[in-house]
Amino acid sequence: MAKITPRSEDFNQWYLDVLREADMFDYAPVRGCIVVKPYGWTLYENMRDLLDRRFKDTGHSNAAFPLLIPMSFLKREASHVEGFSPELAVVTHGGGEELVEPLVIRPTSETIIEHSYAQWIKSYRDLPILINLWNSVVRWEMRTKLFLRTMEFYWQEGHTAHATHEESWAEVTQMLDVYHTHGVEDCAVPSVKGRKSRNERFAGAINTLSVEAMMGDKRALQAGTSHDLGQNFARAFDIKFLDRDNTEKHCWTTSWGLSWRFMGGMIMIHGDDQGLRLPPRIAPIQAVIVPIYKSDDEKAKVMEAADRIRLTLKAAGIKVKLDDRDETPGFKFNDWEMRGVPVRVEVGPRDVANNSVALARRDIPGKAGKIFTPQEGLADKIKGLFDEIHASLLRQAEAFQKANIREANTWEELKAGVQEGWVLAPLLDDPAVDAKLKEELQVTNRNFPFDQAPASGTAW
RNA sequence: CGGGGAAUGGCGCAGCCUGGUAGCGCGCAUGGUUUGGGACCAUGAGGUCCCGGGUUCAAAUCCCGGUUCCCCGACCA
Repeated sequence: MAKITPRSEDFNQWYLDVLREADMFDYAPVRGCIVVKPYGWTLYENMRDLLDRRFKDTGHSNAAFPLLIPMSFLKREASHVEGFSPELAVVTHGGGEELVEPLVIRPTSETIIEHSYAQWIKSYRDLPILINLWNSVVRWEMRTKLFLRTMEFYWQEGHTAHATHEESWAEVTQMLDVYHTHGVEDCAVPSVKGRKSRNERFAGAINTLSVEAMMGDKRALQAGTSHDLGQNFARAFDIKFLDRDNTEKHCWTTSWGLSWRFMGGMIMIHGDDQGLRLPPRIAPIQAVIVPIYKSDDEKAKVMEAADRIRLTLKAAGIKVKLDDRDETPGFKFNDWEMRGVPVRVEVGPRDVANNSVALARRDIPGKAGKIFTPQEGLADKIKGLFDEIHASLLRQAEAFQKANIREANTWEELKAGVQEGWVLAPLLDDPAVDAKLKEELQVTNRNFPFDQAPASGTAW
């Protein structure tokens, strides 16, 4: 009867099974592209909305830019086009005729948005510009994986322009903090903030920061990147402003992004052998009510109480669902656990008689997670549980991450450590070191954590 | 893009080697009995066997080409 492969047996298969059983997606007829079904999209929307609020809180506004970008735009920034050209989808025909200039489907929007910035910005009074885009982009990936690497993926990309490097750098670090906080407070996902090696920098950036999260198979997942573009794009697109001192200067720009990959990572971090375990603040359904009855008479009474409870919880702002399907309670318990609903509310004849309910926490399996409680004050009780479940998921993820990070000070220690999980090591920021890591150990330098002392020797 | 595996009803699979009426479990529909941890009985519906070509009296099965998925590598958010 097991529909989900145990994580320990085959983590990749487990991930596929969970997404399928939770009814999150469907395959599309085009390679590397997926259909996201309502349960999956609602989860994405919830994560998006919370992140969007954080963008608004830090002064950003949303806007929309074209899907199609003139090929020549990509070419203006040399390393940018070099980095992206292998994965571009190019439109060569339109209206039945070959285009004079091919259009690329955006792999990211730096070029087209900075083209506009050049026209909008004349004076230091026009700065800063703080814009975010929620859209999808296409990158011609050779090897795809559900949500973690799809050819078309949904994400947000922030693009800002500033008068000074101090300001733009402050933006870059601020947005990295936003990603980190979003992970911790909204998604119960801890991550390590740091700087990418020069080898791993975004094409065209002078510096790239990232937050890295550890998934259940101990692999790393980039949970947000923030790029300091310096004046590279400003020069390429001629974004100049007249400063207070009446001299013309190039802007300092930034970009930062987070894709639905993070949703896949969140699933891999929290899920267990029963299926999804969703943090309450992002769960499409936060609480599900399962009615329990035998006779029609019981059913009438139970359903009346269950619906009353549903309305109470809904009025309190809880995303609640009453499962009135004609299935056995046991079936429903397993079904909703598979789909990761944080709290289950059981209402049976005994509860009707006692004005009580039984609550079950998704993060604590079996009877240990059951709580018998009065119907009075239920909404507050459940909201309190949400906070506890969030904290518990975060604690578990933090403990897992901590338990799987080794420290290494020699190549031998590093070599042994990477077999176990992550390794904190004093690496030099040298492309030769990155290459050596890949060739000899088949690992990558995820980032240089901010709280790590810089490497001094040349042992690497 | 290189190497390996796979595609048969909504899901998971058998059948293919050795060509001959397309099967199983779950799910779905209807009726009945059930219901505090994945219920049971009965009846029934549902399939271009991934697509296109070829061989053959006859192709899910053999041959050629293509598409998609999964795994391993190179690349990437």
